[in-house]
Amino acid sequence: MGHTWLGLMARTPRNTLSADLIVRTALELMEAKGTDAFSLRGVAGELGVGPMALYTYFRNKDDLYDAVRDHLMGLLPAVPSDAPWPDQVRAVCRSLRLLMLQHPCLAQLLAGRPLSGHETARVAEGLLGVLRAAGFDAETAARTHTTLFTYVLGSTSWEIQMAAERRDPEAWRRLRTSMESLSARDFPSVVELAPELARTTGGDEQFDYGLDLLLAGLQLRTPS
Amino acid sequence: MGHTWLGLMARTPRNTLSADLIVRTALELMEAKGTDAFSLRGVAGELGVGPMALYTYFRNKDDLYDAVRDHLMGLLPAVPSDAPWPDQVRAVCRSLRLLMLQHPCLAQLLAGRPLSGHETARVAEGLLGVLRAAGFDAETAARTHTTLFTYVLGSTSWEIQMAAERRDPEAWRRLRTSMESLSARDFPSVVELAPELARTTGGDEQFDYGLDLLLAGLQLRTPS
DNA sequence: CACCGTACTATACACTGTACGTTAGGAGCA
DNA sequence: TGCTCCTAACGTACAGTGTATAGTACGGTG
Repeated sequence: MGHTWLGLMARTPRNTLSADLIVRTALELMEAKGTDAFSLRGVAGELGVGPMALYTYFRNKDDLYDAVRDHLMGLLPAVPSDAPWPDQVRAVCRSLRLLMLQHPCLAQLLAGRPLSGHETARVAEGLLGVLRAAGFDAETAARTHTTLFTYVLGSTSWEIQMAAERRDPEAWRRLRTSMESLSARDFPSVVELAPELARTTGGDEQFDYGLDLLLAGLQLRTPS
Repeated sequence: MGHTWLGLMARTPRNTLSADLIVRTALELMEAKGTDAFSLRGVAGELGVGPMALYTYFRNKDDLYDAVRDHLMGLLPAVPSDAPWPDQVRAVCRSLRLLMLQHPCLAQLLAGRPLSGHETARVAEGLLGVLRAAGFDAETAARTHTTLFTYVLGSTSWEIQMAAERRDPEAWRRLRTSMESLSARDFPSVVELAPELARTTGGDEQFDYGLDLLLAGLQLRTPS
């Protein structure tokens, strides 16, 4: 039987199954077939195992989601240490965005669940450390962290969502026609700016534009 | 049979069923039981009708989601016309946030689908009009609109999600213990700022903090 | 009245997550 | 070695889901 080790029960796998293997297989399936098409039965089948075998390692589907999310967060690089703090903040935000773009399922994994897990905490630690080192007080650092995080999350999720929509020709066609059916009298600005709106939905420039707005506002509050 | 009227086919309802009634019933169910527990069979049952009856008015579940979203967007007030443009922008963002808080399902309805529908266009028109009137060029207005929208969406969605988590005692307890199990040596800032982080997750002050950062950055780019 | 389009029904299918009870095989001890 | 416990994994089953397909009955129009 498994011995307790540092207070944690190390289960004795009898077969090739393990929590880490399940997480990696789940991640593969999410990236191959999309987060929506992901199912416990799918990953169990991929592992050649009954659906209920997964419940030995995860208490339910959400628990597996959390594990996959934390696994992905572990791929984030460390904060560059030799740079002015605005550049450090920019680097953290950009690398989170990049990770979300490389693993689109991360957007949905981050959206619906609270943050937990060691890797996730490590990321928060990096950003909070930069802000504290820059001299911001506790409350401002926490507020800024939340603001930056929700901006990156919202902005990049939106970008991923729109990119997916653009790939579906049927949905994209319906979106175009519904856009073009708007009367130029009732919606002058929307109709006039339609090309710009389409062009500014996503992309590095759009992301940096918003990030620069936030950082510019933040630098006005730079402590001493 | 129904006659075509202004190019739109007006179907002849035989019973009390109608697209608007379905949307209102769906909205009621979403707010009562949560967006996740919502189902087509649920709203059909509420209306005393078979599940397939809804497919006469909506092509699928997502189509119904879009209709509910646009219905909610129609509740947004018009932009105040007699105010400096930063106050107008603030008002638009705040009223969208308020609507999302009053109707938590709106967060999920906005997150997963592209924007379409007349009421949604009306909201975009309001914000874009303010930005154009303030003198911003087309590209900057579009970029700013996208930035503000994604900030409001991400920030308020996060707030709603965390508030829901806090109401579930089981999930909340697990979150607390996972937070407290973090070593103060590995995560000094997270542990030190834990109370601030908990306090700054949501609330008007947190929202306004980020919004003010954005607006401060934007005012640095005010045209002439 | 006859007819036809259509609002709605009934049935069915392929799925989902997961609760419950069972089986089989490794580990520890007599 | 043989006994016992623990537990990883299995099998079955259930209550749901969205929706494809075929059928039914009713209202407006000829």
